[in-house]
Amino acid sequence: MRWDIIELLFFAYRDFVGDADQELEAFGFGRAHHRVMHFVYRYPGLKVADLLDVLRITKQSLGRVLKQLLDEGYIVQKTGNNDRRQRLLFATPKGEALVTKLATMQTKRIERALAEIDAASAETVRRFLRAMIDRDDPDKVLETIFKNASVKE
Amino acid sequence: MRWDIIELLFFAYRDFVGDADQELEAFGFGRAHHRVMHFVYRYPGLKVADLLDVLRITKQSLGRVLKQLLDEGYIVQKTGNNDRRQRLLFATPKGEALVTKLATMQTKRIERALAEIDAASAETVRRFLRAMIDRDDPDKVLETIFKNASVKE
DNA sequence: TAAGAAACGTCAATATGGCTGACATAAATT
DNA sequence: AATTTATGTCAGCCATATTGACGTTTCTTA
Repeated sequence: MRWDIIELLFFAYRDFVGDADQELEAFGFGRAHHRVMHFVYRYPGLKVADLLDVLRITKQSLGRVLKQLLDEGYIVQKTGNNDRRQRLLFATPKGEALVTKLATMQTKRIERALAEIDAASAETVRRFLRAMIDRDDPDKVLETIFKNASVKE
Repeated sequence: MRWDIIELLFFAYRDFVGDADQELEAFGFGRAHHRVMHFVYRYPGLKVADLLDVLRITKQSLGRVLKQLLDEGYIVQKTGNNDRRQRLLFATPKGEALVTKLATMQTKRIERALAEIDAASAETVRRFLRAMIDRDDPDKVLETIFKNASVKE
């Protein structure tokens, strides 16, 4: 049993997501809003259906959070060019500011951790994390991540 | 920005905890039950207060979940020897079986991922994950983990 | 062109797992 | 004897998730 890694993952992820919590509270948002904002900012023009695949939640759950972010001007929708049924999602400058603020905190933690291992080891960590992810039935975001990764390697 | 690691952590953790979900459902339990069972099994004689520190939830939230696990015979309480106010927690054979079943699935994923990097790199991953964890104000479980880690290194 | 499927939105009801505040008890400490 | 600590519990609230049903618009297909 890899009790060591099981528990290290638990604590590492707990503190990693904990970084954002305080800041989110100031905006009146929760972790659900963060996840949505993050992927919309990072993958502009994401469809609602893509977001559902990534977050693995139901349309109804996403609906509430997404509506808030739209109403408060963190995200905008644009009708798809090819398919006018689609609502493509984009972060506004306001939304972008929130995402980068949160990512800056998380990046600091990551850089601090990477500083404790040598430069070559950073790629080892990336390879390990990639190998932890299910590759069968990848969503659109994961496809992009795996594609880019193989280019760099 | 370390967008790469931020997202890899998200997906890796999503799939990592996802392993247990199906199995838990068969027992009528959720992730909260898993977390409690895991730490009680791994650190026998854990106090309720220690568990609250580790899980970072309130007494009331823990109470509900713990009561179920006690009622259904997955955990037993024993009065502390030195301090009779304490209720020390222990996993029963039934609880032990559940924890090891779930840990076996997660260990398979971890071993599969570690197989993609060389043996020396496993220690790199462990060092990275440890460095991602807050070290100020560590709880009893984290103290144990960090202490054991420094012995091995 | 008519029928069906797909993408999205929304209503209602429900469950889980968090939270705060208040209060109670037993046991240890001062 | 008074206070503090460890734990339990009641009541109520909130965020985020669920299922099932239904509606609209738009694209695809027979």
